Amino acid sequence: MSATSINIINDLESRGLVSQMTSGDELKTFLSRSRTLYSGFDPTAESLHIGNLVPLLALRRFQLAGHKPIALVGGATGLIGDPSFKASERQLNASDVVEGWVERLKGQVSQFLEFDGGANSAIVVNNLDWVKGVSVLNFLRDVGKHFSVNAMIQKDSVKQRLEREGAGISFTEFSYMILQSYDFAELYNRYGCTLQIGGSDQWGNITGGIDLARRMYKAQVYGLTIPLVTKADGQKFGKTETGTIWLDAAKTSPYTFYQFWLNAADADVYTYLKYFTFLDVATIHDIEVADMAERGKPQAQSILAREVTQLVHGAEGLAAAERISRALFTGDTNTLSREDCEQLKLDGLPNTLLIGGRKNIVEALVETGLASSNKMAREFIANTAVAVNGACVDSPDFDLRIEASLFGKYAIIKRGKKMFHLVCFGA
RNA sequence: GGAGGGGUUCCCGAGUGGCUAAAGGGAUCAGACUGUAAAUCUGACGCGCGAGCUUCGGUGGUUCGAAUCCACCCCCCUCCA
Repeated sequence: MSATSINIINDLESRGLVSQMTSGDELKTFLSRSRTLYSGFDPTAESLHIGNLVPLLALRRFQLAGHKPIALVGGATGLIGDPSFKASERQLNASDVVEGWVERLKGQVSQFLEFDGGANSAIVVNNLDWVKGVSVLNFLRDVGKHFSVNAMIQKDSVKQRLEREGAGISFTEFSYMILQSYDFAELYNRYGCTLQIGGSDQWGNITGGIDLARRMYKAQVYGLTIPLVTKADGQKFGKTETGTIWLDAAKTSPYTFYQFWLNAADADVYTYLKYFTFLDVATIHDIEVADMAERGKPQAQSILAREVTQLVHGAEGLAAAERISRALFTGDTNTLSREDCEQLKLDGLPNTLLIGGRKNIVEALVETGLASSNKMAREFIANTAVAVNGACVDSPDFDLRIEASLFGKYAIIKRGKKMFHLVCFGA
């Protein structure tokens, strides 16, 4: 094993990325040589979202520091459902659906890691591979025997489910901890994996795995958790009016993704730079100092948006996002060329094909999803919140007309200050 | 299996026969102010242009009238066995 270049723990700590870890100083020493670590991602949807990005990027940080990362996709655990800090029991997903999600997630996690075949080349695994063959009796005898229910019910992660009036937990979800623990022990056995990282809600599951590895293999393994991303105003991170911000470009366009970061609050943006980018801490500090000195608009948001969009959607995705943003927010939409309009569509600006040469604005707002009902559409118009091709719509009787479109084909509807939709007239 | 408690509009949560589309809070959206911020203020927040219509786990009753009463069913929780 080769020595690592930098001390990853110190780096993570300086970024505020360490929530808890087992035997801190010992772990730092342990990591002075190249080690194998893992983090798990359960298939609870067809794509990962930005909340998954922090541990994912942490794996990358470890790899850059010379360690070998394993990204585990939970084909087995995804069938069970992690109860950690969840207020209520979750609906089980169909197994064939989860199977499909596993494949999607494998691809997603891979894009953040290096598979160069070198000593610390990354590995992607699926825990279903070792869980599916285990018989219930063997599992209960060989694994379950190492767990004390008394200890399990002490974990904070399930406490509210056990104590809160009106809540409850099924045996299925209660067993989740054991499955995840078994993963850690198994990865130790297979790959010499000695560290598990995850969000701070995973602490209970991680320590469970550490105990199991010791009992089954007399192994000393470690755990480290990363803070969950929060917003300074206490709201839930990663949601917008349109919903979750996904990593999959088909579910959240690079433009929407870019806009999400651009809209980060001042109170959060420097933290996010540390969490979500690879800019070093000193650079981020300099940005903050410069922003403080300027009275106007800070630079941090646009740097953040550029960095993260580039990371997730690549240079092309970033270019597309910036093109749209520039066109919609800095220029007059009427200055757009025909090619620009076509490009907006290709770049992922939400768009709708309109058959026929005329459409009432209220209907159009509903059909494009800019308003949830006719009633809401009328309200937006009454509040002068709707504009078509830059001109405010002042009546619900207004029609989108092909004669008044851009280049005989396009109309850009704006609702509120930030929502845009491209309408394309078609035959 | 027994006893008890509960399921209300996105969430929490009032509401025990008409004055209830249903208090209050949160979230969300729009407008003003701004930096495509924050804070603040204003408005909206089931559907319908409207008269009005459809909602309070489900079904069926009682009643002039039900989220509220009755019956059965489904689901959740607690305790006992």
